[in-house]
Amino acid sequence: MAATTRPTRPRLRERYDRRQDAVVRAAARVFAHRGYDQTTIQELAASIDLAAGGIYHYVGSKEQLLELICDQLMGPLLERARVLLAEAAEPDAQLRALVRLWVEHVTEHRDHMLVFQQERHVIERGARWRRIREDRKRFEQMLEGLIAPLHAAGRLGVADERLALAALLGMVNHTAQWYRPRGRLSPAEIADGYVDLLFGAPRAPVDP
Amino acid sequence: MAATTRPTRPRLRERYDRRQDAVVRAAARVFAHRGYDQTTIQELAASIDLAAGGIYHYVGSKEQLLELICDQLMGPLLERARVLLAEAAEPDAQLRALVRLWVEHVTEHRDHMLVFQQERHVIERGARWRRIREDRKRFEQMLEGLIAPLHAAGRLGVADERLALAALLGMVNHTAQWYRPRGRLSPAEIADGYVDLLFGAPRAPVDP
DNA sequence: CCGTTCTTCGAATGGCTGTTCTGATAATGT
DNA sequence: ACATTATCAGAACAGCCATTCGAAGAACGG
Repeated sequence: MAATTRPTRPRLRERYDRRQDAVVRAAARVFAHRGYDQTTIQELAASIDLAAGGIYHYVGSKEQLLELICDQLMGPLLERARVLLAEAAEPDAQLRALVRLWVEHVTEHRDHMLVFQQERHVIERGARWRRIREDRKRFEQMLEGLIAPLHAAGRLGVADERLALAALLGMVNHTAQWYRPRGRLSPAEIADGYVDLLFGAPRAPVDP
Repeated sequence: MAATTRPTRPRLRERYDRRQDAVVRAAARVFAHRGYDQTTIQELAASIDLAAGGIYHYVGSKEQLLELICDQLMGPLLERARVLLAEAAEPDAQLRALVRLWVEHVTEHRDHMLVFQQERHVIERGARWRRIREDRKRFEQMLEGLIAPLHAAGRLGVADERLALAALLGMVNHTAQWYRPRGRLSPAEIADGYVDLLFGAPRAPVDP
């Protein structure tokens, strides 16, 4: 139960926070590649030029590390999404904007996403992870809120509203597993592609 | 390197095979819930009324258990898919049938799927898993082979062919994470929903 | 420059868990 | 019923790894 005491002096606290962020980010990278359980604290520490014990100055436990990774992932996403939804706009435009934001976030936090998905069985159970589950829930509700009116207006390419949501979640989350930074498609193009699918955008006519 | 010697006597071999299958299936169930690394062989053994050591009569190692889970998942899927593709039919009908088959398989092997996804980082690297990676590759190529002509005919709801494939993979694989046996939608309905999205099926007109 | 607060190392520890091994019991086929 | 093969429990082992701790060195504030 190491308290990982934070510095009080302003100069040092700043450094400490930056360092902690780096530790968490490094953890995300290593966990994504080697897996959470199979990564030893020693490996992790080595990857950031620390001795094993040094990690515990910034983090209370390995499990808390996982928690911080989830926070680094969900916190900014929810924040950005809230800002976007606060602006007034048509649901279809907002949905497109939100999916763009989302895909950009996923591609910028691939490691975090991969860890988040791999450790689903941990996050899904236990009181400790309630907050993170709620974050995810809130985000899904934002999507739901945009999809509902579109469904009511018959604008979706699929009959079932909830299936549309599930499909969207699947497409975007899966992006973390194939996206590569210098790939053919930009995150925005990918996002637009997903939204096009959702809208059942009628493609070019079939007959010559 | 326990050889997990199989019985030679026919009566016993049959029982052995059935038992091994049960062990693997039980492993899939427990791994899906508790996670591969966090599940001890003892827990697993207990869940099937065996002592820890007894497992090793049927399986050489914990890692091989993972391998067998992947085989139980991919083997039948590829087999069924091959049969389906052998029949002559239009690409759109075949794609629809293949996605149905696939979604049914995913929903019937939810645990296997969840383990497969959770342990992605293991399966992705190392010579030992090459065969399994190839199986997955082959399946994706089947999908690709059906999507290509549809894309050429302008039948897809999205401009990019590869994005369509990625989207489909994401949707279907994600199904394992929310599907519940007595849910509102049947696997076939879910599959049709996905295909509708892919085809950008024009929904009911917007205006009243 | 001093006292104080941070940071980091390196070693020790304590528990856990995959795997092996042995012997006993049960099933088989003849 | 007998010889042989299968099945399995239970204990023991061996290695690993998260975490703790104390001391040494570095950075700060005045």
